[in-house]
Amino acid sequence: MSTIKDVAKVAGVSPSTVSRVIAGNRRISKKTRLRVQRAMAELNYVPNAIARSLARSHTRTIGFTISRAVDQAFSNPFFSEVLRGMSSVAQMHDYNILLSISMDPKEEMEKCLRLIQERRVDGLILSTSRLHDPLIAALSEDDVPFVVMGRSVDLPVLSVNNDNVKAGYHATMHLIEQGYCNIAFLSGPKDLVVSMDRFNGYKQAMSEKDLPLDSQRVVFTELTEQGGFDALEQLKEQGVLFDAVLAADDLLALGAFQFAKHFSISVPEDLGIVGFNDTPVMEYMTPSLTSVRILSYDLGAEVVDLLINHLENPDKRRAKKEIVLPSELIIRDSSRRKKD
Amino acid sequence: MSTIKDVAKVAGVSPSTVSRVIAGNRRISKKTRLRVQRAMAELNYVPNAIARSLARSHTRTIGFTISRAVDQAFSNPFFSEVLRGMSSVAQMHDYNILLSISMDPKEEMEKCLRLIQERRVDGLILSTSRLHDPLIAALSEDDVPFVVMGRSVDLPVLSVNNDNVKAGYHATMHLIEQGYCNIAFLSGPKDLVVSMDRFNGYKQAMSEKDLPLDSQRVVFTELTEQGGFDALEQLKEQGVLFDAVLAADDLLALGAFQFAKHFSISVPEDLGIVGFNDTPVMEYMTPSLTSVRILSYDLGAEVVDLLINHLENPDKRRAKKEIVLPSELIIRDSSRRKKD
DNA sequence: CTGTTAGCGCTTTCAC
DNA sequence: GTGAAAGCGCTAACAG
Repeated sequence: MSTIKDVAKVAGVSPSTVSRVIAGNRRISKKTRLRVQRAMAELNYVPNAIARSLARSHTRTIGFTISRAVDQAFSNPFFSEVLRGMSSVAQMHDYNILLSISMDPKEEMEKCLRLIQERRVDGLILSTSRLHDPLIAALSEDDVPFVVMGRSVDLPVLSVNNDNVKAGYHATMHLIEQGYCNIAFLSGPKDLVVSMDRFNGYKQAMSEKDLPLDSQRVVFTELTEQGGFDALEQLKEQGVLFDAVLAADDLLALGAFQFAKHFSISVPEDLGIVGFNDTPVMEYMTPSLTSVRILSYDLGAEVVDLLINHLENPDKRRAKKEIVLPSELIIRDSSRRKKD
Repeated sequence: MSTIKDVAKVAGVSPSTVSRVIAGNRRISKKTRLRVQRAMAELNYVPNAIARSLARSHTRTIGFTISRAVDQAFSNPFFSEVLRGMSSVAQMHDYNILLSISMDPKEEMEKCLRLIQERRVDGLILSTSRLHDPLIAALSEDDVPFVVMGRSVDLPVLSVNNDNVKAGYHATMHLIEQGYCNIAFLSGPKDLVVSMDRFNGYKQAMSEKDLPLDSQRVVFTELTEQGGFDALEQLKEQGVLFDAVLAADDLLALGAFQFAKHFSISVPEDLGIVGFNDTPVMEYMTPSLTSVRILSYDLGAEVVDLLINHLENPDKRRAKKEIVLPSELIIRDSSRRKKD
């Protein structure tokens, strides 16, 4: 593996000159530039990114963190798409992505802080935001460059999010229009911003249509199929009536499907179901699942675009920015009671 | 951000002494060790990983590469699980994971070589292996530490794989035992090792049961639901008969489901379907999908374990090793013709 | 046990 | 336009 010195020697110039042509420095004679480039080619020279990072004190890599317990969602294709989007624009800007998966928020915090303190990454992307998120607080405090996928309610931060409340609103409206009126809301943990946003959309639609907002029909549970099933079963046992469920995640919707199957309730006639994320396979269930489609790829793309922009323009760093991406309700059989 | 010199100054020792206590060097007096540790704590010191990497010439990060066009599979939860497994053991050994997603094999090769040449990673993990894989050839040639998820047919390399041929064999046997005899084999690209291995398992079972191996019933197509559908539709148009489909991927099996639905063929009565990967939701389809369960998490865990082991034991580097993980056929309704 | 001295490979003033 | 020299923060002989 040849170094910059080797190249310099072969080209008959000093290392600094080589460094300059690598950096694309303007004021360097065409002649020497050519000689240096020839030498680099000849030696098959590739600059050592680590040495470079040390000298320039940045790494051109960004950390992506997700904590699993919360994001059961990780097991769904949503994240793969996000990663693709991230990777694609990272590559355009010649950045790398370091992955950090944690089992819980505490571990996540430690790992993130460590990545930053060890200077392994220039900035971070957070995949989940909580209501009073300690990680966000810590990163803000320390002036770490980061952007959150989702949004922060407490602090002004860079973020890119989907229009969750609007989506929740439309999904609920759709159910109401289909003639459902006892709509249950099934959601993941209450402390996730995304849960609350979708919930707020739901509430908005309900009250707009003068439907009662019975807190008994609202349940925050674990983000799994089982969690969804159990929650609905419990409602049933408590004698709470509902003719539709808006699930804040497809996994939960799956639980609703199981619930319906188990108790021989027919979907969509006696139970309408709408999910979130539009997980690919859901299209092929019988009945097919109505779900809110998220632009996962774009979410990933935007989030790194924003971060890199922030990293490379230290000047306008104070301009906090929130990008909101549209989503789309994909109406399928699980909620189509009226034949049009 | 404080450096090792700052710590040295505060502790009243030389930088090398500090370096030694960081490294956990044995021969250092308890007294100075304590003083240094106190100083580190006081200054909130965290060693700069980049400087460290430069000095020691390794980074403690490993690159994971996947090329998307081939691995449509990426959009399924399989990879999320693999990532979790990888992440988990990487963390145990204090390694980081750099993600590299490419659109095609050519790009993948370039990115991998670059990561290595730039010395950003100590080693690589490949997620897909082809029959005559140029990437594997290049990495072997250059003596790059790497392990493949899957296996290499040409070159002796470190790898961890599932027992694909055994799995293909059992899945086929199962279909035969259920009374199907015209079993079609539906697979992804022919140049993937995984496709051929599963195919070989299929062939083995067919010949063992003296069933004709009609090449018309074997089709290699794109690894998508649509690919599966189209392939079967074409068979039908060509008048090729089949009463079961062994799909080398759940996505393909999904295509088979669609095919059955579209032509009103009843599953499993008139068409048995078996998939590969046991994608979580498949359990909830109607009928539920029989599928080969892969130990994705373990696959990820083993693969980085092997790589790290290799990286840290340069002595026994020549001992090429192939780890094979068991898989399990999860029998569900899509292939259960006989009621037991 | 601990300090001194060279680097690791590249960038970046500061001269000329 | 180009080179010399210092330095990024840490490690690793080599002494003592």
